[in-house]
Amino acid sequence: MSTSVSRPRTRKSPQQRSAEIHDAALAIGREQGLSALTLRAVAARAGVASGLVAHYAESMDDLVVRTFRELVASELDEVKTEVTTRATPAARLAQMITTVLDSEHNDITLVWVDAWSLGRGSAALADAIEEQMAAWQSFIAAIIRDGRDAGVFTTDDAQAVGWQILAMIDGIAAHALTRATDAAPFAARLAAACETLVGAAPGAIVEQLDA
Amino acid sequence: MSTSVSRPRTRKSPQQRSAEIHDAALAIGREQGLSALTLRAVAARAGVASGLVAHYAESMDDLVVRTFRELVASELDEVKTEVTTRATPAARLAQMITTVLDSEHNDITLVWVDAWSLGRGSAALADAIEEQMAAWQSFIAAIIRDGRDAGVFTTDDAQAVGWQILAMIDGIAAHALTRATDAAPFAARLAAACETLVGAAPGAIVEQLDA
DNA sequence: CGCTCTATTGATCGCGCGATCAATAGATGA
DNA sequence: TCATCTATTGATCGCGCGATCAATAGAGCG
Repeated sequence: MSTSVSRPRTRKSPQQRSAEIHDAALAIGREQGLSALTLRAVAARAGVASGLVAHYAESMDDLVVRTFRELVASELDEVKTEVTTRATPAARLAQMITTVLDSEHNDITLVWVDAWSLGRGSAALADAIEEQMAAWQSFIAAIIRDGRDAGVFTTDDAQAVGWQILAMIDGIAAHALTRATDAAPFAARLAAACETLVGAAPGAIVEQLDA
Repeated sequence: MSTSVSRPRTRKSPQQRSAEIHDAALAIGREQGLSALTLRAVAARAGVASGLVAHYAESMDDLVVRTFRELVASELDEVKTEVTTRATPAARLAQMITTVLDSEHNDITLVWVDAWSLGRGSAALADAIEEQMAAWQSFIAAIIRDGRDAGVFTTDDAQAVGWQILAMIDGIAAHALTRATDAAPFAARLAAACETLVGAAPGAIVEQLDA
């Protein structure tokens, strides 16, 4: 039979091959969610035999966890970069809201939604989820504390308000993903709700939204 | 070999057997989420051969969708019953918040989270999700319209605010499930945020929380 | 009592999954 | 040029999934 010639082998350094497989996993995770991260799918994406993926990954569970961590942590980094361009705590919250509710963030929301579901079957993934959620929470809480120190926010529980705002953001993002709608129209109302939660003057955050 | 005697057959009316299988699916869905709803798991729970489940269900996809619809719709019914005991729109919103953030609602949140993830691979499930989300949204929006008609709420977009409040609730519930924490402490702040969104006087909803 | 009808069983198929491993090919250095 | 080393392949295993179906057992009727 003339079917399926053997794939020509390309020998690369372990570091480079490992990086390629890593990148393939990132691409699949971002485009199709964590539930699409299978041994064979990653192998196909990297243009490599399935055994090679297994060789470079400790286990698929481990690869999923690493991919989740990297996707989510790098998104938080991007948001931080975006946010620190703004001068005041109110403007930083406004910037965070618009950035995170942008339609380009649907893909990362898909990662989160899959993680919430898969995390119930993987202790390692559950740990990574808690860790990354905590990173987001402390980022938000730090902005709130800045605002309180500057006298523009009055809440006395930045920690709890941070968790609450994060939960609201995640809910809105999950809805936008599920209903295939744009989350941006929710930004103004979310900003108003945040003003209430952090104890800012009405309009303090809303007015910073499109600046 | 003396292993595994054949299961004694119990012959029941198609309606009764169908109901038993249906109930087994509901129980598994509620306890372990939609992702645990497999042909064999439902059969084991119902104490029945796997083939019988396949015989009474059009397909597993269909059984998952039906189970999702029933679990979620009956929860909405319960919440409605609970909420209509309260006289004013503000009290009804407060009641909805406390009911839905109760720790007993973690199981239904698990159903939702699995649905969001699985819905991306099943058009039928995606339809059911949209439909049930819309049912929740119109329930909330109706309360908001009542409040506006009564002159206690001032928002001019009950539809959008309904979606927004629902999204916030779902986010908080998903966080509580994922982080294995109690959602109840979020109730007061969520109520305050809702006052802002619907345009109620400060405290109007918060003060109704534990009444 | 015996016959018919049908609810029920469990073996079976094909598939995709993660994981394993003997065989192999290509780069590298002597 | 040739031997060595190791990165890479793809077949293979065991598992659980949804689905299918011939065989069967039990209830109910004449």
